Formats: sequence, structure tokens, C-alpha cells
Amino acid sequence: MPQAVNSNGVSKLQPTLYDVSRMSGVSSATVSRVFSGKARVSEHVRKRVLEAAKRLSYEPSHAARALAGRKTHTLGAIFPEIASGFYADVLAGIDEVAAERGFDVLASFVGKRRSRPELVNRLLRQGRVDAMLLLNLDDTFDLKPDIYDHLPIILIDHEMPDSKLPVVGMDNVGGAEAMIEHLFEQGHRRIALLSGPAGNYDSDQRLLGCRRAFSRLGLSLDESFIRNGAFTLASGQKAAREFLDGKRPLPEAIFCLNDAMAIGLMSELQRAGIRVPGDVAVAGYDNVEAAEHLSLTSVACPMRLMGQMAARFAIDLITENERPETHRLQVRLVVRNSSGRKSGN
Amino acid sequence: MPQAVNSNGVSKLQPTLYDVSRMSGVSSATVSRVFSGKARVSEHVRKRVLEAAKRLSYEPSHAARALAGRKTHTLGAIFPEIASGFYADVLAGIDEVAAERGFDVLASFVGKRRSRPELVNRLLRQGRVDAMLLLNLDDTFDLKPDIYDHLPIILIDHEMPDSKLPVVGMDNVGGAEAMIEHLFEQGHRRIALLSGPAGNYDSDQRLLGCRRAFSRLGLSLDESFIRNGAFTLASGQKAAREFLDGKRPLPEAIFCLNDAMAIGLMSELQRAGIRVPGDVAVAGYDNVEAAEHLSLTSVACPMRLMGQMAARFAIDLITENERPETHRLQVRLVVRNSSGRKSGN
DNA sequence: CTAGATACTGTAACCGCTTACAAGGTTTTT
DNA sequence: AAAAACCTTGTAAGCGGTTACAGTATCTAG
Repeated sequence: MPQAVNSNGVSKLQPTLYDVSRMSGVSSATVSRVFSGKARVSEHVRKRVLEAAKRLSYEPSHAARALAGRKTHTLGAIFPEIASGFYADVLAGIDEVAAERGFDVLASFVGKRRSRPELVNRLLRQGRVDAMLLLNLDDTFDLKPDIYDHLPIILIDHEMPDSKLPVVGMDNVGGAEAMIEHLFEQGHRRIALLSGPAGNYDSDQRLLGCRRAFSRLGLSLDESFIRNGAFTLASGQKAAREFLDGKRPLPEAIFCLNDAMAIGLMSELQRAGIRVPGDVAVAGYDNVEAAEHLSLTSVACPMRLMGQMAARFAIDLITENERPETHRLQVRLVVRNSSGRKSGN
Repeated sequence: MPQAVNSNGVSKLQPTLYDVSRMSGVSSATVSRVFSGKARVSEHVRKRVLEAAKRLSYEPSHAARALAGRKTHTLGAIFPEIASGFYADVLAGIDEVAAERGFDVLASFVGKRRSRPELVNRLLRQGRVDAMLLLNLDDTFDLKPDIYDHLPIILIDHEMPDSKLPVVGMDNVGGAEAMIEHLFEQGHRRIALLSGPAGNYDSDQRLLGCRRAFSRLGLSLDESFIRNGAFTLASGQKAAREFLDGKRPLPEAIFCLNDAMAIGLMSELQRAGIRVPGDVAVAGYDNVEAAEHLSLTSVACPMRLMGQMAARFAIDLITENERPETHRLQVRLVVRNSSGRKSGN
């Protein structure tokens, strides 16, 4: 028994363009013109149409528009995860610009059920989105570069080997260099490093910056002072316990390649009675909100700005067919108490 | 000069159902049946169709499907914000279930540019999404209850006055009661409260739980011991300074209605040389990741689970037309060091 | 005053898929 | 063996917009 019930369970069908055209006495093409704004319509006709639309509380069907117009006004964004909060600001930035420009955001997180290549392929090929924004993730595409290089894809905070896709990144190398220099200036020489997970783009870049700074400053980088962490609080704590195992003297400073690890490390050090920065200086990276409150010296990353910029590039690419350039955004060293000079020096 | 270039800038048009039907020698209806899986197709025909589709690397057009089939396979989710990270896990949970069931998630954050009612109305009425998940947000709808009560909307972590919309919430009242009881059992009597922003649903509910526990335990609740915070680290710090202003004796315990404030408060207390829990006990709410590492007693909220459950309800509602019930999820008291007994007692 | 340009509006052919209905072939029932 | 029931497939009419093209009215220029 067919009912006058649409898929939303609403008991009246949504009015269509034709309902509006009938009510206002013009053709459907004219109504379409009023709503798409792509062609001139005389003022009095426009008014009649809008009135009718309002009376019917008409809303244009997105599916029909997308099908006929080949534009979804939707940005796809793929994140490695969202729960850690690291990328939350990027998403906020993307959404902000999207809202400004009348776009919506389809956000996906890679998990057991779906891989990034599969998502990109599906969302783009099925025409669910007009462009894709891809966050840092170390997987590979099965598409050939000469194909995806011409797809409306923008990479955020990472690059892809052999691809010419535009990138919106940040200066991880420079940020790490600046931090090492700062620690050097504070008088620290025996500087230990706590890296992120191997293969992680941010971690690798930051590590590279450290190595450059070390060699420029003439510091010897004792490889035994580089520890591998996982960018988590827990791995910071674990590293702290390892530094405290008594097998070797404590370093003068520990540069953790992200704040989560720095915070874990600091709390564990303090629990053991080690003063920061009195006994050992600590620095982080990311400048998360808590860093300020824990007086942790860090490097501020323009996460939100990256999101905004990438969204802007994507929308310009779609609407103006304007091929974006790769951009590497500045980071900012934020000096706080944790990186100070040793007290007993 | 019209070119064979589609909206993605790809130089060949995407193949359609007809291309596949021509190549495999069956009708378009049969191809459709193969891909929608809604009707039986003989095994050898199915195989031929899938082979042709693969050769053409065909992907069904989402817009056409949505238009003809009146289903978008998309969930809309509206958050007050995402940057704080408080809701990040909810989004992760929603996305997880959506991925499992073949849905995508359109995430929107309320900001200057768009209000929640506008978003709900637009996304639903334009048929961009099949259902909407709405997070805690204190605004009002201009739709009449008898209209939106029948829309496929599920509320997460809040309810709406005069509405019968299904809710997936958590037991804020019970959680706060349990915390007050715990503090009482630890021997604390003069318990101060640091609330969230006035009008915030979570804050109000938790406060209600506190009041109930106070009266049940026969504790007098000194209103001057209730301070208004903003659910931020900074407001926790500010509250700490106020407690330390010397105008009145310190409370024995301070229950902050979220962890961010508790963390700010603790760091400020410790900076002032006050020991936690030696001089004053502190408790938070939310059990954020940092709480464990700072030994903060807190209440664990099932954020991810709420997201999952709401997504499941929404999808069941859409696909099985199964009206979900309101659910209030259990929370869990997590006792750590910060709420311990006074040392100098 | 009339040809040509300009400004609106209407007609109708899609966009790519779903699905009600019909048709032909098989299998089961009586 | 004929009738009934069942399976599988094809035909074709939408779904609700966009837009090329054509037509009419108004304006400008010669």
C-alpha cells in the first residue's frame, strides 16, 4: 500500500521546482534560475518566485542538483583519526571556510573498515564530493600518479612520493631547528630527543630539523640519546622511566617531538622528584592547550590555518579551476619555563 | 569549446550504468540490480556484469542513486564545536558505525555562519542526509515539535524541551552523585564545586546530581562554595586563585565539573605550593586522557559509545524504520590519587 | 521608423540510476 | 499434461533539477 510518505517519514512530500513554478506562474527553468543565481531574472518575477517558494517552504533537492549540475558543493576530508584531538583544529578550520563558501564537509576517518585509497576513490569517483583533503597518513595509493595528480586532491601536513599534488604543510624542520637552537642558547649541550612513531611524517621531519641544528651547532648527537616514542602521553612516561633507570647520567635537556609525550615525561619526572627545569629542561612540540598551563616550551603549529588554507585552495580549484601551489606554513617557537637553565649550574 | 572533461577535471567521462549494460549485453535494470543487491540476478549474469564494470572501472553515481532511490546513505552530525576535543570521540564513534554500515558522515560545526536549526532544516529538507545526529547545544528550533518529532533526528547528550525526540545521553546526575559520595567517604565535608557555563546541559545535570547527593548525605551546600567556571583550563586556574585569595579557608575538596578545569586548578594550586591531595582534594569529570597521567579522580563518560549508539539508532531508524528509545548510558567513577584523604588530618 | 542588439522567459532534452510492470522461461502442483 | 507459481530479465517512466536553444519584448542606433 503506497503512502504519501517520503523517505524521511514526513507525511507530505517535499515540494519541487515544478510546484513552485506552477504556483508562481513561470516556467521551471525560471525558478531554477532564481535559485541557482546563474542567470538574470527580472526583479518582479524573482520576487513572485521567492514568495511562492516561501509559501511552499521549498528547498531544492541536493541530489537532483548534483546530478544535473555535476557539483556537490561538498568537500571530502580524510583523517587518520580524530580522537586524539591533534587534527581537531584542522577539521574546524576546514569546516569554517566551507561554511563561509557554502560547502559542506564529509569527514572520514581511516579505520579497520576503510582505507584511504578506497575512500578517495569512492568519494571522488562516485561524485560524492567535489574535492578531497587528505591528512597525514603513511599509506600508498594504487592509483598511478599521472591519474591522481589531476584529481582535485589537496594534501595536508604530508607529501606523497612521486606526486605533484599540492600540499599545505608546516615547517616542521625549521621548528625543530629553532627549538634545538633555543635549548643550546639556554646552555644545554647534552640534549636528548624523544621521537614519534617511525615513518610518521611529522616526526621524521622534526627529527631531520634536529639533526641539522645539531650539526650546524657542532653538537654531537649521541644516538643513544634518541628514543622512539609513539606521540602518546604513555610513551612519554615510559621514556622518563628509561631516562631515570640510572644506567647513564640524565641529559641536560629532553626535546619531545610532540607535547603529549612531553607532558607524560614531565609528570613522570616530577613524580620521581626531578625538577623541571631545575634538574632537566623539557621541550615539546605542537603547543597544545595544556602546554601553556604546564609552562611547557613548545612550537606552535598552525593547525586551524592549515585546514582553512587547504579548504580555500580546494574551493578555488573547484570553482575557479585555479591550481594551488604548495605552501609551507610558519611555525612559532613558544618559550616557557620548562626549557630554562639548570638551577644548580 | 566544450571538452570531454568532467567536473573533476578528469579527461574521460565516468562510465555509466549504460556503458556497463552495453558491454555486458544486459539491460540497465539488471546492472542496477547487480549493484543495488535488492533483487535476484542469476549468477552468470552477475559475473558478466561485474567483469564489465571492473573493466570500465565503473562506480555508480551517488547523485543519481540518491535522486532515484531517495536515500543518501549519509548521516548528518552537528556539533557545537570540535576543537576542544570533548566531542572528538563522539565523532569517532559515529564514523566507526557509519563505516561499518556503509554510511558516510557529513559533519558540521555551528559557528558564526550557520546555526543549528538552519543546518538541520537545510540538510534534511534538501535531502543531503538521511538522518541527523545533534549534539548538546543550547539553542532553540523554530520548527514546531510536532513536525520535528517525526523527523529522523537523534539527540546526543542533551534533550529538547517539549520534544519526543530520542536521546542518547549519559547519567550525568548519577555520576556527580557518585563523586560527591566518594569525596564524602574519603572524609571530606567542606566540598566546593566548580561548575561549567550556566545553561550548559552537562553542567546543569552534574550540578543537580551534586545537590541531590549533598542533601542525601546531610551536607550543607554553602552556595559561596559554588563557583562558575567555563569548562576551560583557564577558568580552572582562575578559580584556584580565587580559592587562594585568603578571604575564606580552603575547602577540603574541590569537585570540578569537568577535567579541563580540574587540571587548570590543580596546576595553579601546585604552583602556589598547595599539595593535592595533601592539602586539598580535587576531582574532575570526563576522564580525559590526561586525567590518568595526572592522577586525577574523575568520571569516565562513554563518549565514543554515545556516538556509536546514536549512529546505530539512526541507521536502524532509516533502514528498518525502527523508532529508537531514549537511552541514558552508565558512567564510571575512576578513583585516583587526587581525591585522597587529607594528610594532615 | 526599422534593423540589430539586449534582456527575459519558455521548451524540452538531458543528468544516471531505480523500480513498477510486463514478458518469457522453468519448475511445481494437481 | 495443463495450470499455477516462481525466477529472471527487459521496457520505460520517473526522481528533481540544469541548460542549450529558441522565441518574444524592449531598447538602441542609424
